[in-house]
Amino acid sequence: MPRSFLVRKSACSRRRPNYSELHDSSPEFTFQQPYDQAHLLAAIPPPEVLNPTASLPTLIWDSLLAPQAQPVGRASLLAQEIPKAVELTSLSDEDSGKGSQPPSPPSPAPSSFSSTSASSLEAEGYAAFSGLGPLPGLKQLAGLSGAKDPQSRKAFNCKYCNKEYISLGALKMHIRSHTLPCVCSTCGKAFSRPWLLQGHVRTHTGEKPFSCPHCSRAFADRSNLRAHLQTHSDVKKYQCKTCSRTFSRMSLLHKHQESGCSGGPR
DNA sequence: CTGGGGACGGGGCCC
DNA sequence: GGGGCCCCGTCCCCA
Repeated sequence: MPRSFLVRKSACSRRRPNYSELHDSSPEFTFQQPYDQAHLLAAIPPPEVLNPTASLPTLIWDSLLAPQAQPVGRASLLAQEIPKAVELTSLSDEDSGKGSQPPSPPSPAPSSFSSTSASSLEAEGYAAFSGLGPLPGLKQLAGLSGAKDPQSRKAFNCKYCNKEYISLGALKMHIRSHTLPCVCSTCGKAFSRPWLLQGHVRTHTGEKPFSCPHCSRAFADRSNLRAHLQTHSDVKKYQCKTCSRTFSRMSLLHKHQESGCSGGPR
């Protein structure tokens, strides 16, 4: 399940999740209320007209080769992440049983940590373990000691989900998906990266900077515009190998195949 | 059931 | 090395 921290949302919580009680620590990024429009607008590109030719691929992907979504691998991996993240962050806001809230950001790391990147990385997630002992224990959790050994050439392991990364930067980026330092000041929802928060804030402001060059529709999310552009194309991106029918989204193709392709075009 | 939109996440690339 | 951005992809909901 790629949406790492997504648990089925109720219809109500989908629009107005209550994260207000989650954050007792200062997040790295917040958007003030009312929305920091000046900053947002400065960061958001002007209405964009995408290159139609580039956005309307005529090539039909082989449904078997296309998007190596690795749904099984990623899903199973992330399925492992969820309980750990919840456990580590002592999520308490489980009202209504939706459980869709992201884990609470950790409290600020102890100031006594060294300033090396590895140590700060450890510090970043360290506070998730309340009352933990000294750092060495954490090193074991994060597998960082092995990474510093040129001979063993070990990967950097995430202490939350044990996922391996070959570079420290990649691991740090990944850990943000656990600590979720970017918090929406409106609804309290937390995100791993500032631009994800930016996109989320658009759901509050209603801003839709991505316009379809073929119709009047506009979107807050570029990916959604890309998916929309498929609807303007006669030949869709994803093709069923059995019946040659094409679909605008892989998920639709999957549904089609799972529901039992009849073998002939509809 | 199908198609489409909304929201969002992760990895990779570039500066 | 870090941040911004892009691309790809998924899940959920609704018409």
